[in-house]
Amino acid sequence: MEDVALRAGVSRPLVSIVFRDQPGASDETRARVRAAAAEIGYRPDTRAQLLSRKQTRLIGVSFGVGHEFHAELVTELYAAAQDKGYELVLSGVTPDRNEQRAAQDLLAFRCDALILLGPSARLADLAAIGRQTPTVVVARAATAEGLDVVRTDDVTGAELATRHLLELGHSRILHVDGGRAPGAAERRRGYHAAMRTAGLAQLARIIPGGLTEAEGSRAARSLIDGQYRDSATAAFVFNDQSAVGFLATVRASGMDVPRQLSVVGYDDSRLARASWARLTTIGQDTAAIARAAVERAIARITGEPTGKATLIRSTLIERATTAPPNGGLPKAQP
Amino acid sequence: MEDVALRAGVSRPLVSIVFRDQPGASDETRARVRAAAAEIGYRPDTRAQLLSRKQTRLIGVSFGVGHEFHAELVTELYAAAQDKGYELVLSGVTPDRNEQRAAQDLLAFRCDALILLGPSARLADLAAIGRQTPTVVVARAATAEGLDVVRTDDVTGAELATRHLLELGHSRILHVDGGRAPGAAERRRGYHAAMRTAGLAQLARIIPGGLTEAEGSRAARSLIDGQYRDSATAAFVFNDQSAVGFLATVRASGMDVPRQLSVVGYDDSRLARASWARLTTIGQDTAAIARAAVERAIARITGEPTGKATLIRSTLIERATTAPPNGGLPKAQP
DNA sequence: ATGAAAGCGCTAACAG
DNA sequence: CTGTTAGCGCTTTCAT
Repeated sequence: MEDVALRAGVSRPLVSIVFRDQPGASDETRARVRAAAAEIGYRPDTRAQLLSRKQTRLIGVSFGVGHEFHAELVTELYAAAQDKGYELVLSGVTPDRNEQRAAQDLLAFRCDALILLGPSARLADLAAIGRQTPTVVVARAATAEGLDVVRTDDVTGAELATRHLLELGHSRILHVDGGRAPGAAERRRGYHAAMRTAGLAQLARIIPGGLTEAEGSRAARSLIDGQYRDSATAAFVFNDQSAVGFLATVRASGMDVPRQLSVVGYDDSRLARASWARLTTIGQDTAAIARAAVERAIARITGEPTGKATLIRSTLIERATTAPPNGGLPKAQP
Repeated sequence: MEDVALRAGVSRPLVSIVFRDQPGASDETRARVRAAAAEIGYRPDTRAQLLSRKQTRLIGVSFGVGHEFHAELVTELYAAAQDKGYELVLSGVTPDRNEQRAAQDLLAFRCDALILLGPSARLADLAAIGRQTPTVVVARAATAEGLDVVRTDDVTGAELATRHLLELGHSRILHVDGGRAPGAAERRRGYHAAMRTAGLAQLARIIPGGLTEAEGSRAARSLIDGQYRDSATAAFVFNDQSAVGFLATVRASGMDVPRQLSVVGYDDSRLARASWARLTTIGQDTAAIARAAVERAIARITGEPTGKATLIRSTLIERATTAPPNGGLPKAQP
């Protein structure tokens, strides 16, 4: 840095100012400094910057390595953080490296705030982290002092899915549920709410499901063999994975999707997007989640009150597994 | 740190020694120091450690966010680095954050070495990075001074796949290739080599393919409609994605896999593992790749010569899409 | 805009 | 094992 200053004929602090894009230097000077730095290949030392700044302007992010949804969030978090002038430090969770470890590493970097993606640690452990530094928990409900939460609203997501089917003209709509999985209760609630609003409460039927393909497939079997076989014209399935199993079994039985049966999944996972599935599904707005998480984190850094929960609305993604009942036209038959 | 020293009744450097697990303190002292630290909630400040150490003991890793194979490598890299006493710093590549940026961030942290996963930057740019710090390129061929390379051996991988089919008793084995994709030429070579070794060079047939499901599907169509329909009993497909498209189309045409046609993919991706595919495939030994990458990186840090390339052998992963021809027993029919 | 000076929290090299 | 003395490369404050 000294060398750059010398070469550019300025003082050392000035170089610092230029590299931080702070006011206090003329454009002409900035250019000279940058040029001098480029000549000798100078790059600011992050370690020293972090140490000397009182705020690191770092947001630590812990995520599950290989977790697809987390990967999408990380992508959006990078963008959101950059917009706000923050850097991200990533800390991965793997079988050999638990969440506790991941979070400790982040704390040791003295990040200004932490964003924990879908942590599965005990609430008490999360709260302990929240006591040390501003932290926002994403994609998990976690009510505790010191913790902010950003997650999607499963109730309205399920309503959205159900309403989509209603609007297509369906009335005999099943829900293959997620059993005791996180979010399953909320989705059941949303489904019921939508049916009730449509005045179809008495047609609501829930088939026990789960989160796996096998469970979706089993639900399909029970539908095919059971009493609803000919009455149901649409199904809203707990998640994409289960929906794919459901779909495969329904189709194998000779039913045509979507002509005879419409299917909606949940998550907009890669499975849903795949060309062989093209599943209509409910997508979590990862960009909105990421933005909200970064905003909450920064709000906390700036001293705003804690304990807020942000619910992000989901969106319907219409693909090829939903259509009006019997291939008719939507709303063309009142 | 001062406070910890006071509380434990020792000097400040001693605290440093204890926390770095260095020789020079009695077990009794260590315990006292740790206890004192725990009491006041002291955690070493990574920023300061990095700045004051002459070697950061940091390995920077750039990876594609959302890239499944990279995620597996990262998992193994964490383990490998820990074994060697190094920490990892992750830097993700996203649509908004290119490789150059990712690498620069790592350099700014003054990592002792860089590991770049499947970089797609121009060779010149990679070489420029290699000139600044020890760097090893993973999963890409890149010959340049200053760059080490760790990647799998596509030739022997393809041989492995082909030989597996040969050993099952197949002789009319097709290869659906990857066109101009990276590694495609090597895999063709391996396929031909295995056929030649088996004395079946004149039965070798290559069908133009690609890397996508659509291309695999198209290749299947041309097989079904074409002259090989009844003669081929097995196919080795360029990658899993293409193989899944191939598989779907072959099955849709009424052929039974694996009874009438065996199929081998390549990559052992999630697709191959999925319960509905259970694809026999060639797996890259991610753990071995990660270990080799870390070892090369450390070797370079310690001043070993540069420019080495490490080829990792792939392994066959047998699942449900391969069987002896016509459902017969392997080798039972000489 | 400049230059001097203090300090971030630690490691490292040394004499006790 | 202890204590002292230097830095690491930057930011920050202050007076000029």
